[in-house]
Amino acid sequence: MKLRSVDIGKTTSAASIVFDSLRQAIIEGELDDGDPLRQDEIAALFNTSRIPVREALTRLEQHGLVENRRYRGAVVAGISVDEAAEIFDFRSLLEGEVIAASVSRMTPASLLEARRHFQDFMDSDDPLEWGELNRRFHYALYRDSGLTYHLKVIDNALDRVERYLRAQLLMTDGLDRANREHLEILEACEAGDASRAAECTRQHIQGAKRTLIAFLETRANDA
Amino acid sequence: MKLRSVDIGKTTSAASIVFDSLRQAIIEGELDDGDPLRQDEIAALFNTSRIPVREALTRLEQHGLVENRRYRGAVVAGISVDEAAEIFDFRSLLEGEVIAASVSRMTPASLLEARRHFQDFMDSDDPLEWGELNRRFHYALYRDSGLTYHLKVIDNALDRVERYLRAQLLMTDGLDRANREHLEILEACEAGDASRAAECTRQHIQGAKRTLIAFLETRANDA
DNA sequence: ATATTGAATATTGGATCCAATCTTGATATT
DNA sequence: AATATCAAGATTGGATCCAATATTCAATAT
Repeated sequence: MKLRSVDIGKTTSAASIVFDSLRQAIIEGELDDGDPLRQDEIAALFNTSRIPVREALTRLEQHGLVENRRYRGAVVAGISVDEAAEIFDFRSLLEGEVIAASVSRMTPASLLEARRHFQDFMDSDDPLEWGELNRRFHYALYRDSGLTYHLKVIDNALDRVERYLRAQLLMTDGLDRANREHLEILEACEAGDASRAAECTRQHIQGAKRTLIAFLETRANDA
Repeated sequence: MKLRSVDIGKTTSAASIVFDSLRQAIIEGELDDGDPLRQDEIAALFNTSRIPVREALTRLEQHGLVENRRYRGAVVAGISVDEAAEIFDFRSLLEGEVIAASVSRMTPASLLEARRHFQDFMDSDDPLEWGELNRRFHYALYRDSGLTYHLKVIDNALDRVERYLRAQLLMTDGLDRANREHLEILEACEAGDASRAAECTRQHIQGAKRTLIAFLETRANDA
């Protein structure tokens, strides 16, 4: 298992820090599908006992990032082609709705911030940053909707597929297309066109879905 | 705190049993908003230590049913009018989509089961049963969609508002309207009309939303 | 050689204990 | 009387220890 050790401070619970670190490691692909997550090993890395580690693992299980089998330990949860496809449809539906609700209330500050994140995403050449920069871009466009519950659920869904999204961006044309589509979405928002913003967002996600499915299927055939 | 004690078997983890019991108690309204959930007290009720209780509480927090404040204990999570309204919009969107996807694949067995649950819901006069019977009815109509991720998210959203749904059903006309609308949805599915089923489902949820908001607002004014 | 048994080891789930923090209530101060 | 202070009790977060279960691997039987 590859995982950096982290010192635990006192302002946050140890369980939360272990949770955040493991979540990031899984999302960034540092840990692969099926990798076992031994409580002892993780506890040693964080200089804690297994108790907070177990809490982190149950939280990760609820997020769908970890599978916990009684007396047999936890492993990093993979994803089937069907699940991945479903989650992209799910995101497409929700994110379309959220951005449509957002546009009419969108502040200049949010638009400016979105444009900044759009640039950052274009400028970055570190695949590990892409996920976070992508989130920030979309979140800047979503948050004025005020739909906090929707946003939390979308965030969870993203966690579940982010590893695979990165693989997809690394494929031919992946990055270029993402940038083009981000710009389209941004311009629709700047123009105050809610239904176009929603449609572009849905297309953006559906396009990613198609690429990802192709990727997962070739990977499955290789194995 | 009102809560029956339960014997913990060996086939499931104690944490899961505590989780299920607390979830049900909260959903059924046996525990009210803001009620403190003391680890010792709960552990004693289930004849366990606080360890599995804590795991149950963290899981419940992720479900939005409990609020956990560091060193200050857990309380049953309430819900604001805004949150409730948002969750009904959320459900309306998702459940409309799911039932539309379901109709074309719906088996006679599922339709029969739905009709049975429809009857059970009509026949029942125990408010505590309504939530479960309502779920079964809708679930029978949703499951042939095969959209397991959507269904899990919908279930979570229902958990968050079920307490308030019951209050809403108890209001004037609440039950009658639910029964009428259930029948409409069922007939649309039997007729194989996906878009009508979706539209009826959305209206069903939006209607409940309006009633619930009225209820929550009068309650807020009373306090 | 292959399959089967069972002891040794590894690993998790839970109980008990300790430390850190919060809450309460009595006392002191203005 | 109202507010501030601080000690005692209550409660949680985490560490250590024990019990229950799973896995591994050598010895045995077919």
